[in-house]
Amino acid sequence: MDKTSPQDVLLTAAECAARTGISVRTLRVYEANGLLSPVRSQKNWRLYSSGDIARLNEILSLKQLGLSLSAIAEILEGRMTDVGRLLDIQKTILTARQEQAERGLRLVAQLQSKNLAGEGLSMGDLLDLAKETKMNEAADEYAWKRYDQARPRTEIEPDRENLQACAGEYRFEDGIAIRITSTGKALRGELLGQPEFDLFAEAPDRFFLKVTPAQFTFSRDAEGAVEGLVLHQGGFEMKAERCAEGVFATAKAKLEDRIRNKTPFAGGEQKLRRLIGEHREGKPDYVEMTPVLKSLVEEQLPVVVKELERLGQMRSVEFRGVGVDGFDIYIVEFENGRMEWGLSQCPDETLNGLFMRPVP
DNA sequence: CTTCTGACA
DNA sequence: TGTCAGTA
Repeated sequence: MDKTSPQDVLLTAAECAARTGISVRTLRVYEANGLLSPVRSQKNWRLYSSGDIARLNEILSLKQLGLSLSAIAEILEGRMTDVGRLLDIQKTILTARQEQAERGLRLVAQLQSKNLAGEGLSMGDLLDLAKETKMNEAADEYAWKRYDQARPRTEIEPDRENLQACAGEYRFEDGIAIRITSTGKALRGELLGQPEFDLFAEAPDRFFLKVTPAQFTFSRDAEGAVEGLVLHQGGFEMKAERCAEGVFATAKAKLEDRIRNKTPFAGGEQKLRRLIGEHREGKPDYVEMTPVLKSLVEEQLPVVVKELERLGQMRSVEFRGVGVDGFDIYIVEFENGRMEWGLSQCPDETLNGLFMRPVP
C-alpha cells in the first residue's frame, strides 16, 4: 500500500521517532496493531519511507481526535471512502461531546441539590462547572483542523488563469510577507528566510505543499479578484492580505543587510535574557509571541526547564550573528555549560521564532 | 553503538 | 507507553 520509490529517503526507527516526536516503542505498537508496515533492512531494522511518515501523521491526527488504535486501523484499512471516514470521525467527536455534556449535567444536578440544601457553592464548584461546559470545543476544533491539514490530498490539474490570479504578494497580520509566483503550470511560494516551495492544486483556489502538511486557500473579493490567502498549518489558520508588489523584496533586502552587517533585532538581547529567566521559572510570557510560537514553546517547555536547571546560573549572553532564516543567534554561557539560542521577530516586534540547543 | 523481540509495570 | 534483559 505504501509507495516506496527507490530514491525515497528511508528513516530508521529512531530517526522517524525523533522527527515525529513519538517514541520508538510507540512505533512498534502501531506496527503491532497493523497501522504501519515499514520495510526491513538486511539487518532486520525498520525503515520508514515518506509514505510511512505521511501515514503516521494521519494516525497521529486521528489519535488526537480521541480514536483508539483499533478504530484508526479500521478507518485506515477499510476501503472507507472519504465521506465514510469523515462521518466516522464526526461521530467520534460528537460522541465525546455528548459524554461531556452528560458529565456537565450531572455536575449541575449535584450543585443544584447542594444549593437547595443551603450549603452554598464554593468558587471551586463554579470553576469546575465552567470548565466542564466550555472547555473542549476549542480543543475539538484544533484537533479537527490538525487532522484536516495532515490528511492525504489529491492533486488536480490547475487552471492557468487561476494561477495568474493568485500570484502576488501578501502580508500576514504580524507583518510577515509572502510571495506567490506562477510558473504557468504551478504556483511557487516564498516566505522570508525559507527555501521556496511548490504549491499543488487540490481545488481551484486551494493549494497544498508536499514537503510538509500545510495548505493555502485564496479568497476573492466581490469582483472576483484574489484579495488574500489563508495558510493552514499545524492546526492554525493564518490570514494574509494582498499587499503592494515590492514589499517582499524590501523585506528580503533588509534581512540580507541584517545578515551581512550582523545586526540583531533592537532589544533582542534583553528580550532573550528575559525569556531565559522566564523559562527557568517555567513561566514564559506568551503575550509577545505569535500563537504558533506560543504552542511550540508550550510544547517544549518541560524539556527546556529541565535543561536550564541542569545548566545552573546564566553567566553571559553573546550575540553571534543573524542566520539565513533571519534568526538572531546568541551563545549563552551557564555555570555548567553553554547553549545556542536563536530568536526571530515579526515587523510588529512580536516573537515568531525561538530555538535553543546545547553546544559543546 | 544501535536495533530487535518479548516481558512486565 | 517506558524500561529492561539478552541478542544479533
